[in-house]
Amino acid sequence: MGRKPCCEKVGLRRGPWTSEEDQKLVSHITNNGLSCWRAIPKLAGLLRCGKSCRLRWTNYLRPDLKRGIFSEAEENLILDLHATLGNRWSRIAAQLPGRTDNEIKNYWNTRLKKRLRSQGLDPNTHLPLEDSKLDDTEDDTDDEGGDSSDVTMSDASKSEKRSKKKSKPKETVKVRQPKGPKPAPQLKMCQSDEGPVLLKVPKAPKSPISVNPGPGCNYDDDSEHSSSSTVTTKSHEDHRDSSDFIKALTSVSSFPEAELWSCIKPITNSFSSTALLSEWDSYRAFDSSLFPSSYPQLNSGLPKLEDVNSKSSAVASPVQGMLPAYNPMGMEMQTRMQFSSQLTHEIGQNYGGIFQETCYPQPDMGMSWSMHAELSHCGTESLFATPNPANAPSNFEEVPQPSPCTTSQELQRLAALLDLI
DNA sequence: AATCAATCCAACCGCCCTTCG
DNA sequence: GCGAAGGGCGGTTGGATTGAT
Repeated sequence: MGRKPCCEKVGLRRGPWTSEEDQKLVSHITNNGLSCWRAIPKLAGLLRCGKSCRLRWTNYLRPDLKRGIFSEAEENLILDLHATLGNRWSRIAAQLPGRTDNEIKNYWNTRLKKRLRSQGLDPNTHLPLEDSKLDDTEDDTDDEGGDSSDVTMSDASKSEKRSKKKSKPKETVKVRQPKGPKPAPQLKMCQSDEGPVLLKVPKAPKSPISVNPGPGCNYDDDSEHSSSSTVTTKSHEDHRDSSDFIKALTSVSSFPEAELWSCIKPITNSFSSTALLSEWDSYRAFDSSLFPSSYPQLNSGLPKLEDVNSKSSAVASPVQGMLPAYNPMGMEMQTRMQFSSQLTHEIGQNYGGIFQETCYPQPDMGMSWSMHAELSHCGTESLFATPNPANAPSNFEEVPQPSPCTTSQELQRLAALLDLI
């Protein structure tokens, strides 16, 4: 109310950011860290207001952003959280590592609201819609709450837009199949000789999220998967040791073996070699089935996905209310979590801000899937491009920890706690 | 091929809360 | 205690993209 704008707007750029602007901002923040947002544009040589810089950074340039299509598990988590938290997007986002409140909000408005309506549920209350409302599945009803929304939408363009929509007879409108979000360029911070640079992360051959990899899923009739994992291996009761784990990892990445050793060795020492090898086999089984093109040279020696699935299904989840976790070969769940967490944390810290722990409970898929998906999605080759510990961005200390909430009751409990604070 | 409508999502707006002098 | 500044947050906009006709 009568407050001065956050900055002098005269002469400042607005609208979409250019890649040069992105570079300047990223490079400044990488070198100097986050300080006063108002000062940043000047220091970074940008003709933007501080607020615009902050938004650009938090919603788009931050190295820990996940981007890409929301998984079904994420969708469900958003729905659960929204049921208890309402439109508190930032709180919801806090439970979804790598996602921003803006992203979730957009996703909610464009997809999830409709999904709820199509299920006959009120997006606000998550309760069944009354019959009268049920008939009206049009999007225009998103003014639910009724009369209030128009108060803020005073401008003519909006109502014009709306009347345009309404003027079209319902029957003639063909609903476009929702597609995945626009594949925004995935930018990650890397170090070059000249300093930090923004690199486009190569797209994964296929989004892992479009496939349900959970233990409950059935791959048997899925030719897409079976085609790539036709090679059977004997199981791994054999004489391999943890060095095989390292070799296997090295074989599909540009990660130098020596570097890998120094990074991972301390962790591997704490785990049995059988556990490590099982872990690695399970990665390969899933990854090769989803991204066969990434594994042309590895078709011999891959474990069978069916084997992995059959064994994983027997493992009970350690979290009440969750489905059995994907936990191939019976590695004890806590051990597995500990291993994954340590491994990704270690790599992230030593090798730049690309590899990150995004492991969190996923009711449909078990604990560790998302971490694996992240690995695949970034493209293994790009993960270890700059193995220079000295260049690791300082902000990579913020490795997200597994979220503590999974079930509806837990979510409600969390919401209640948040409200108390 | 051109046009129109639907959809997506980055960016913006403005209010609110917190911090600090 | 007060006011200003900074930052966070939820709601909204509008250009770009996509699909249908």
